[in-house]
Amino acid sequence: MSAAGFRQFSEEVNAWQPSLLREVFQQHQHQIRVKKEAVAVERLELIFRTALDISNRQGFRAMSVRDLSEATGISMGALYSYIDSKESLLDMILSYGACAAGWAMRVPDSVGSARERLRWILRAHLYLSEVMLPWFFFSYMETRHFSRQFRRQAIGSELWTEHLVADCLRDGNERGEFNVEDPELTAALIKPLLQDWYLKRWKYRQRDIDVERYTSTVLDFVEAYVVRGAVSDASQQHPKEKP
Amino acid sequence: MSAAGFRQFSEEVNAWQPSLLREVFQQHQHQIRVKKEAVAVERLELIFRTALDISNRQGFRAMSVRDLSEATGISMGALYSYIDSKESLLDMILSYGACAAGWAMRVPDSVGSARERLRWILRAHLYLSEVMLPWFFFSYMETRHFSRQFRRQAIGSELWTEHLVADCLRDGNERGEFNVEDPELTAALIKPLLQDWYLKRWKYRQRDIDVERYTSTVLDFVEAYVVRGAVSDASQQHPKEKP
DNA sequence: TAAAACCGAGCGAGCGCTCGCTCCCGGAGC
DNA sequence: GCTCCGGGAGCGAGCGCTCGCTCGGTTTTA
Repeated sequence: MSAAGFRQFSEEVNAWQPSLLREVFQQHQHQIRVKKEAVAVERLELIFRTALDISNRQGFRAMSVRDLSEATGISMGALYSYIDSKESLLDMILSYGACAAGWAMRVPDSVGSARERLRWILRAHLYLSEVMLPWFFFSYMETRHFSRQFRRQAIGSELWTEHLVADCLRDGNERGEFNVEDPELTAALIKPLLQDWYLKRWKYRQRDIDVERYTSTVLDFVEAYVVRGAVSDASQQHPKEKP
Repeated sequence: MSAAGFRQFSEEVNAWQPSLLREVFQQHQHQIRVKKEAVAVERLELIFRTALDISNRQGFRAMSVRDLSEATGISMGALYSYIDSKESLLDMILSYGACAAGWAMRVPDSVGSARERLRWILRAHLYLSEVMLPWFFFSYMETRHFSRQFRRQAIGSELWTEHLVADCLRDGNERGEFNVEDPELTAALIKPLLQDWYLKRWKYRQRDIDVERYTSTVLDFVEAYVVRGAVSDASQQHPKEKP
């Protein structure tokens, strides 16, 4: 997955959507009574999209299954042949997003300098959250209501991204590209900058700021701090100071 | 309100708590059937604290009034002589926090340089959110479920803090202390750094990072970006380069 | 024409809220 | 000093309603 321009990124993700849905269908086949994959995949997409839409306005618990039935145009009975409980709907929605995230965030090890890798990670995260905004918002806002196991999972993936960034910062320190006193804490501070993009979307839309503008501002903001006083803060010209 | 040390800040706020509760009681007297102020204030404090605790785990809508009754030890009937509906409880909780915030965030105009004023604002915000963590968390997470009027209010106060910061950045630009290309967008990026402190508290507690450590790291992070390439980036030694 | 998909009235549980009642306490009457 | 009593505070079973979910019957598909 490249992260060059947002348009290209977006198209690549959308091209993968159908196969993601098929994977979710197969993973949860034991709790779906509908047999035909083609029918199920189409309906699941509608159900997930609608459920995310309602949940993000009212909250998942406040969304009644009747609401979902009316909004999708699928009767109560039919709905319950795609899910076997409201909780399993949550489960499916979460694994749908997790599949997508896991697929899109595979960092290519071809990326050279720490600075470039940091850029790659932050850009991929922001672009992905732009494409799958409803899912990211949902996942952030509903985590605290999950059962223990789902909550563990969500916390795990939160920390996983942070470790990715922290490792990158430590690597940059060693190469002399960065000068970060506490990589863990710095990574923890970078995370909310990524998350604000999907949490306060109304604010940025209101100000006509698009994802590429936001991304480049965040990169400037972060880099101003991490390269401050580094051995070499022009790492792009001298990618390796140490062997 | 000074913002020197957290301990002192915390004590000042706590000393004000009782009079804040009395103000809330008087403001909402028409929907509280209990007459005696002393009784009401004591009970309201218990009710608010418990309601915030349950809501922050389950969500306000998912908190049943029976849950609240059991957790406080106040019977259903008695509870409904302190509130006249679940919605009015929300109303009271919100004005309780708004009173406290409005009181604590009055910026003293004695503060000199833009850099010092920026520090004051960020520090006051972080310290206040530390003292009133449950309220800030609640207010952030529940905003989207509010009725139109409450939501407007919440969005307004979100933007108010941002304007405070943006004004400060513009002022710093004029004085040559800062070099910020887009003060509005930068202020928008600073906000989530303040909010992460009360939104992801578990993360920082787990890593033994206290509010003063967090505050100073955020200040470093922000200042590295805003003073980058300023006319005078050592404004503390030379507070005024321009007349 | 059998299988697959769809339908929606109906179930018990739990919701926000009410109301008829009891408990408790301070001061008036003797 | 004791009795009595009015009203503020507290109580919890029960109301009308909506929730998640089911099931027997109907329509569509291949």
